[in-house]
Amino acid sequence: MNDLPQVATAAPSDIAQLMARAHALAGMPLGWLASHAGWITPANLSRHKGWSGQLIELYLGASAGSKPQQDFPELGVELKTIPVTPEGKPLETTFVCVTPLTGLNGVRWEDSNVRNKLRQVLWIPIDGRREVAPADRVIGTPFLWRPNAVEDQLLRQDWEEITEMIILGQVQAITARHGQVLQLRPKAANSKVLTEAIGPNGARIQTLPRGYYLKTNFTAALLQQALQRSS
DNA sequence: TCGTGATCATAC
DNA sequence: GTATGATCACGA
Repeated sequence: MNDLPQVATAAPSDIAQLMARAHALAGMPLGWLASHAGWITPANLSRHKGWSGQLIELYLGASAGSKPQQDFPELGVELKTIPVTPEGKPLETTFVCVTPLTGLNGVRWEDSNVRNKLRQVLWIPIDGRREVAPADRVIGTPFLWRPNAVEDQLLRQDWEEITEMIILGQVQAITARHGQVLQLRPKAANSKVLTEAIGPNGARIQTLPRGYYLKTNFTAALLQQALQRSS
């Protein structure tokens, strides 16, 4: 029923084509896709953390590179691979975006980077068990997600709470335990990297860059919903 | 065992 | 340093 996957030569023209490409990847091991594309599969991902995501981009026709927008801007779709167990439970949190730590006064949830990134996400589950070699990790069933009212409200609450703390100069007091479904954590090459933020006394300070991540309890619920819809 | 804080590769 | 793509790894 599915054609064999092919490396994309152009961006998908519509969502149906994007989903067809994504469905063609289901059941395929990463090693097959890599060799079919002329890529080498690393023995482990410790020094190749973004490898799986980039391989999927290649097959779906996402414009690779470091552009600060969605993977498929014409379609309004963001691509996310997510490492899972065979039961469909996520093994990692999901990075959303880095947040500015200054200039947030007056920014509303509706205009936030987080909401814009998460308006429409194509999730590609991939077996992420560390005991399985990357070459043998099989791609799962993709699904397109748009936050429903409840999900949007959960995200909004967390974003507003965290943003308020940043504005009030409390960024250094924020830990990954804040938020129900969204968390703020370091996002940098290492712990020495600095960016501008607001300090406790309102003065500008230098601190570690932070990014938003979706907690695994939240993505686990999305994956379970998708499983039920497909069964 | 697991989640938080830290880290890795690469383009510009 | 900031952006993209994420997973690692150790302390609780």
